[in-house]
Amino acid sequence: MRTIVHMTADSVSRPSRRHDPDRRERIIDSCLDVIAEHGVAGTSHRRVAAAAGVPLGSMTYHFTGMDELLREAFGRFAREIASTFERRLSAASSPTDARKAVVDLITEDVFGTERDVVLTHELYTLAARDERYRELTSEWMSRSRVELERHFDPLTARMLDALIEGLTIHRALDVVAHDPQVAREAVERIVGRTA
Amino acid sequence: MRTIVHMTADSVSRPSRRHDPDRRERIIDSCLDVIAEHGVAGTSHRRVAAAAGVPLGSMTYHFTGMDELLREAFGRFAREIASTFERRLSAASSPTDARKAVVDLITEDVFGTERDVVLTHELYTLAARDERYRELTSEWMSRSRVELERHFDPLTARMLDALIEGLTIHRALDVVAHDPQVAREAVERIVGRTA
Amino acid sequence: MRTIVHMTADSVSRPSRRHDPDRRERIIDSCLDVIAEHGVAGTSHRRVAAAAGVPLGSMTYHFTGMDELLREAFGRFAREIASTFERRLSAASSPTDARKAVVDLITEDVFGTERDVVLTHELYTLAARDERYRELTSEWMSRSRVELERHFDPLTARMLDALIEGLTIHRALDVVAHDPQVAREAVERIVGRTA
Amino acid sequence: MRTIVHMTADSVSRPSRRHDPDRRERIIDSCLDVIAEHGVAGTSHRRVAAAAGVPLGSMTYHFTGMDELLREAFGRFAREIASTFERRLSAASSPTDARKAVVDLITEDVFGTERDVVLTHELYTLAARDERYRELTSEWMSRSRVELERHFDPLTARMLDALIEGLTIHRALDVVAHDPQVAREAVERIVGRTA
DNA sequence: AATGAATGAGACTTCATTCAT
DNA sequence: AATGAATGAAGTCTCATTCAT
Repeated sequence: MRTIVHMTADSVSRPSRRHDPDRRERIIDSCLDVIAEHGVAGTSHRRVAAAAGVPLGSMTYHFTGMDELLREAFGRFAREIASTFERRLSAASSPTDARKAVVDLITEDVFGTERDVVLTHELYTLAARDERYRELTSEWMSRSRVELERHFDPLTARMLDALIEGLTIHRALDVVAHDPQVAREAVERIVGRTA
Repeated sequence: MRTIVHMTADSVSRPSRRHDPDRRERIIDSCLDVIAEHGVAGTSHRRVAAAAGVPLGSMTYHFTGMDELLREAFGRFAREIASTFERRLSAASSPTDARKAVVDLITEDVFGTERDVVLTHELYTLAARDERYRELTSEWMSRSRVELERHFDPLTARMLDALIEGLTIHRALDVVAHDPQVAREAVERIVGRTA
Repeated sequence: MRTIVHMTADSVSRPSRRHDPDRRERIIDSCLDVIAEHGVAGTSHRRVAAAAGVPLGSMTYHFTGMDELLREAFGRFAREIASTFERRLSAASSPTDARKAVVDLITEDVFGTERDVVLTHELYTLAARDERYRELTSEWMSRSRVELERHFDPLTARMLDALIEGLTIHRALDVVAHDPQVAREAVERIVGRTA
Repeated sequence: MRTIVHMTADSVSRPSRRHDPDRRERIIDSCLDVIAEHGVAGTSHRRVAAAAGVPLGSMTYHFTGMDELLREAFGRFAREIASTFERRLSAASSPTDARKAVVDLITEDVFGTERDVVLTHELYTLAARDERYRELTSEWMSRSRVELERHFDPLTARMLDALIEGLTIHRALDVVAHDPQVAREAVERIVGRTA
């Protein structure tokens, strides 16, 4: 039943995939792609396997079940987003830079792509129901706050963190455009005009 | 949750449902229950039918398909939550009352129950991907802002709205407890100490 | 994908099976056939569906799961065998007839066919592990004893019942032939030569 | 049940199994455990490997396939039970002792444990369908009879053997308790009151 | 000699939807 | 108007076995 493609003798004549060391990683990446496109609700072993180019049986060989796969995928996602956040903020070297970085995060790249928006909400939805996913969101938020605290006092950091969350979500879930001026002014008020 | 309608004596024994005008409404309510418990991913005609106590065939009779049902259910949900929000804010008669109302919304009852948290995120997730659901969230946010603008200027209203969103989400998705003092102080800063 | 066999206009042109009232019964019968051929271990929805000529989805529509199907199938089997037993014994009108009937049961038709031997052991195996199946075997044994007690005193009835069991099993599970004389003599000794 | 073999100091940390001469035996033992718990139907290479604490690949290395493993396992089981039988009977030194031994076998320890009951029926079920397993049961029965013939004439031995079989099975598969008096009286009648 | 990785087949089950009544 | 029966598609998962190392 296996399709053998005949080519010159010792070339890659079989589509066999024996020994494929990064397969597990590839599946996780593909899983995020599938979630972004079809939602957790529409994510199935079949679809992920097809996206990753691996046989269906590979899914449950590498992962206990759908749940383990989802958790690993969202774990990776959360860590990646948090890293972007850190990168952006750690580049700031003055209080003024830091403020600007926060505004930019809100108006530009917290959610670099629509993909990130979608994945974030998928994760939040899981976290709202399941404590195990809440560990991921919790750690993510914690990393954001730590980074903010390098530039602001803890109380202010918390407020900024919430503000970033609220403004980006509203930007994403509203059908009307949002004025970047709102973000700038809000940060000013939270941080204090002269801080 | 299952309501048995008792009728004239000799019909009691049959669970027949001739003339059941609220059936459609009951299905929608049950649909929200099912979503809250199993997520959109786990919501099926079968489960909703069972929860509503109606035959499976009733589902596709009253609704074109799953999607119509979901949209009606989330429409109802969004309107209900927005009404709670309005009720809480419209009770405020002074600027001081209004601030306090905002703080209370954050620390107490924006998400009265875990059910509301879950349903909200389920809706956000759909909205992040699908414009039709974005109409629901957009209208919801619009109503919130209109209400806030009865007490605050438009710019401040927008900021407060985002702040409410961000703080409630972080409260819900964090594993550590959140200090209500953060909300109070943040509102102070956004609104201005003497406003 | 549905194969449409074109015939004269209004004849049975579709292999459709809408409205098939005895389907459930047919599945149960086919299930016993499959068990007889492949064992409980080799009995799957697929195989039973194929044997009954119904689509796979029909299996879990008519039965909660494999277990319900197995239990119904073995229930029917046990009742049928018990009826054969009763028929044979109730035909006896004298003590001598009754003895002969018991001997005949052992040497001829307790297990009319190899199919019955196989099915009996499959059932015993389930019963040995699962109380729910033990209810079936228990009732079966009870019916046998009741019938024997129409001809013999209760103690003797019990002994004969066990004797029938032991001799038929050994006949079935031995590779050498069994002499009918053993059964005759054993019944004599249990019942008493002159009873 | 999992035996960890500790070796020289620096190998303790690795669960490696270089030179593990009893592995094959251990697998067979574990196989019986798995059958007792999950039935032949639920016995898989995976489960047996897990129970024996050996890698999955070990299964098909040591055994041609499931069937070879099953046959070896049941062979061992049948021989063990037959040995118990022999031990019990060979201890009898007088006709009276022998009778008592038979009664004891029925009422006490033919099936010392529920495990034995289950395994016996699993084997009988295979034997009913497959001649190769019938060789095992046949030899087992033969050994029993040989042992009985050391105390009783061949015809009586056969009857006793069947009686033991029937009474123990009925005891195991009935939901009501069985009176030991039945066994005693039955043995009396088969052997003869004064023999 | 021994095994971790891999996979295609097939297990059970749930599902949205269709259809005859 | 309403629904019980039915079904093909697809879901997750387990499995025996193969193969490269």
